[in-house]
Amino acid sequence: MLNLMEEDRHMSEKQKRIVQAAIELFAEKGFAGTSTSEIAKKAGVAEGTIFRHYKTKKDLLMALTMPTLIGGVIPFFAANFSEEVLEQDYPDFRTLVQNIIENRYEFTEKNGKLIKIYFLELFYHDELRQQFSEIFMTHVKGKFDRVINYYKERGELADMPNSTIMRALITNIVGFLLTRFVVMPDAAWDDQAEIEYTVDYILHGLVR
Amino acid sequence: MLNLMEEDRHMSEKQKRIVQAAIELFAEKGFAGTSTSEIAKKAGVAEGTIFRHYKTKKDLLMALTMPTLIGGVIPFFAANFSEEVLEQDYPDFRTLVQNIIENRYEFTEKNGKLIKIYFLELFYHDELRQQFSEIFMTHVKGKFDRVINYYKERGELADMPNSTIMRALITNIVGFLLTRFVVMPDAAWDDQAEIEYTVDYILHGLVR
Amino acid sequence: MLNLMEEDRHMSEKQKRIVQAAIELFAEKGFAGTSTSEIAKKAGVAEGTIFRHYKTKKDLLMALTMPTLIGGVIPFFAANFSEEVLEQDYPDFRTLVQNIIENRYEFTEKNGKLIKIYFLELFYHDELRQQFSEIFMTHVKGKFDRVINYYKERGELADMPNSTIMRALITNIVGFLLTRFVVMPDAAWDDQAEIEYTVDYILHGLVR
Amino acid sequence: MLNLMEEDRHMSEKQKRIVQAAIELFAEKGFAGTSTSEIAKKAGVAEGTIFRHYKTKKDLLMALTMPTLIGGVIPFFAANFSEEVLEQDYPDFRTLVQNIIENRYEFTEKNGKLIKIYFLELFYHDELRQQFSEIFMTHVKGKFDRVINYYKERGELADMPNSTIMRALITNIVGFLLTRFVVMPDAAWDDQAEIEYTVDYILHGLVR
DNA sequence: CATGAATGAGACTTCATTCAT
DNA sequence: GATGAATGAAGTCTCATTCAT
Repeated sequence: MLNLMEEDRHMSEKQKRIVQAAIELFAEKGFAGTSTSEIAKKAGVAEGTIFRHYKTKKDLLMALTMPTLIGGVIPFFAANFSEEVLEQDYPDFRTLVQNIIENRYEFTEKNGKLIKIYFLELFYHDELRQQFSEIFMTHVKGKFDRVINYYKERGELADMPNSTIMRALITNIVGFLLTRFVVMPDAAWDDQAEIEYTVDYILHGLVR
Repeated sequence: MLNLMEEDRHMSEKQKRIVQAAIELFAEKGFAGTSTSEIAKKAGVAEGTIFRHYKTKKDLLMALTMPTLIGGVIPFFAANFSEEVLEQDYPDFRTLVQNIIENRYEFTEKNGKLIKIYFLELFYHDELRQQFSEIFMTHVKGKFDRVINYYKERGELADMPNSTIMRALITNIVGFLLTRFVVMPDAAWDDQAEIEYTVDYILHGLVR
Repeated sequence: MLNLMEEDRHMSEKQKRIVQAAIELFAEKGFAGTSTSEIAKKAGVAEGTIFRHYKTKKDLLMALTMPTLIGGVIPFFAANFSEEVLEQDYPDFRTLVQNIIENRYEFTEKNGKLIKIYFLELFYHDELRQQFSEIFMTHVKGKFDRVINYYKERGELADMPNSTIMRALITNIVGFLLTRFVVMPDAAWDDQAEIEYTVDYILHGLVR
Repeated sequence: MLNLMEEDRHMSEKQKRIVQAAIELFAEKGFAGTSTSEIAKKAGVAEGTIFRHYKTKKDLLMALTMPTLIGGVIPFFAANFSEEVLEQDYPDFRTLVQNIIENRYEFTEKNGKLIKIYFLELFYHDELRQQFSEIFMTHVKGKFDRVINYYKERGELADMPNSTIMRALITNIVGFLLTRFVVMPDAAWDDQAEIEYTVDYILHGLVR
């Protein structure tokens, strides 16, 4: 689940270097702001080599970001949100939220640059957005709903629309991870405490 | 405060059209993904005309985004966070949060595209980030701290580090506005209710 | 004779500033390497103003260089090479050469930049070259020949073709002045001595 | 020594055509007056191809002119001005001068355009001038001085400052070659005779 | 007379992509 | 598979010149 690049094994040494260089440059300067020649230079390969592996520059972007989506968004929900798992592993909502955050924390730590790339390109490419939307709707939304309903029925959740709750959850988790790994990656973070606080105010808000 | 372009008056008709075209295109395709010839065509001017007003394409970006920062971030805090205003206008923390959201809601509604541009380019340009950081530190951070301390002393806020509270507030407000105006601007929103819910869970969390 | 700009009097203040700026910039960066906007800025006038006085950039060049040719090359020969003047004022060839050098020295000192411009543009513009050639052939060559023949008949000159003698004279005079005012204008020159030496070796060569 | 382009061998066919086209156009219209698209068209390559070989237009200029300096100025002096060579090969000053002229004559004949380009751009680019100055001072000046002193001690040379003698020599040689190959390349020259005359008046002046 | 905004052609340069080696 | 020279379209920007004010 954590390794986005299952094809790593099928990749030649050079191809791996291309992918790595592309990730670093796209994350730093954006897709449109990065030239294939830069990628080639950083990867230490000839310009032509890139196009031997990826027909176009955009193909390269897709080859990077698709697994980020597929491997980052779906698996977690797929694996964890069956009713049995909920009852067994997540006795209450807090445990669930905590688990999501910690799990996504690791994922983001490992794939920060890819996530940054994916997140930002989402704003520019309709196709990415549609793709994302589709995956979200078919693979995530339903499960999410079921989970929220599950805890609602148990009386744990406030009486808000599911969509609002979902947005709140996603906003706060993404917001935390983005701040942690993209906006201020170099600050001195006490991660364990910060996660604790974050879970806290997601559950109980800022007011006492 | 809401009008980012105070210089509008000093702008020629063509210059205004250039600015408008640039805002639309940068918002849609990103700075790096937009060409000056596209801007010129959309604005209905000769390409050279752009460079008569802005020495470089980047200058144009800066001319757009600077006021977004200056006019969008500072004024609110400057105007609203003096001690007298707090006591007089914000009897409790909820009123304050509600006011911030509503106020920034209007601002975002009016300047959505500019904010999108600014927000996204922040990830790519060190200079923008530094600029932002500086403004934030000198004009916002201190006031924010004072406000948080003010309500902490009154026993309204949870016992978390100021920085965490600040991050939570900003994350949720930005997250809400981004979702509302950038990510899903076309969805059917019941804005009044959604604001209410957002304030609610910022204050009291998702759990009951 | 020395004042190339007889029209100075008919020139408006701004026009004079344009001319002066053009001279300085053309001399420094060449005609093709100088833009009209640079000239306008240096002259402190609007770009359009230049074209009010000179239909094209090239017209401006011509307006500068023509008088340099007309006022620099012809007058000297015209005024000094009549037979009577020769007998009366130039008892021997040395006096003549010395006088030419000293006279052109002053002229070059006053009009160094214009001469540099003219000299260099000669290499690029056929028209200038033709013009020069024509003037030289009609106004100078004949007189020069007469002078050389005059001193040849008096047995003062070596038995070389007139063209060779002419070339030698021009080469050395131009070479001296170019070195003095264009190539090394900032060196510490003992001008009087250097002129003396130059005349010396033009007449008697380097060998003893 | 005569072949400025030792790298010719390392050059692709297209690169050679670029260089050749550039030389011809720069010589005809000057560096600033020549566009890269002209060069490309004349060379029969795509414009982009030029920039694959030379990062900037100026780089192209430098790539042409540097070897002209290095290969044109230094080698002659380096090879010919050791004391032994002087005694052995140049029994008197005339032989030396004659040899220099003839040698540089061949060089100029072969590289006339490059020399024209280099000579003229010297007037516009500080860097070229500095470069030239440095090379001249470190590689040429000293040797020249030694040679002049050598013949002075043998009583062959007039009692003038070395710098004056040097200037006289250079002026006359350059003046001759420039007239011959740049100013009037199409005139009917009796080269052998003209060289003879030139050596003559350099040594003995124009007067008898 | 003077201005300076506006122009569009064309400058230099970069780009993604192709293809012969 | 890998290379890198070559391409031409497209990019950013500058230019000489015009013209309404």
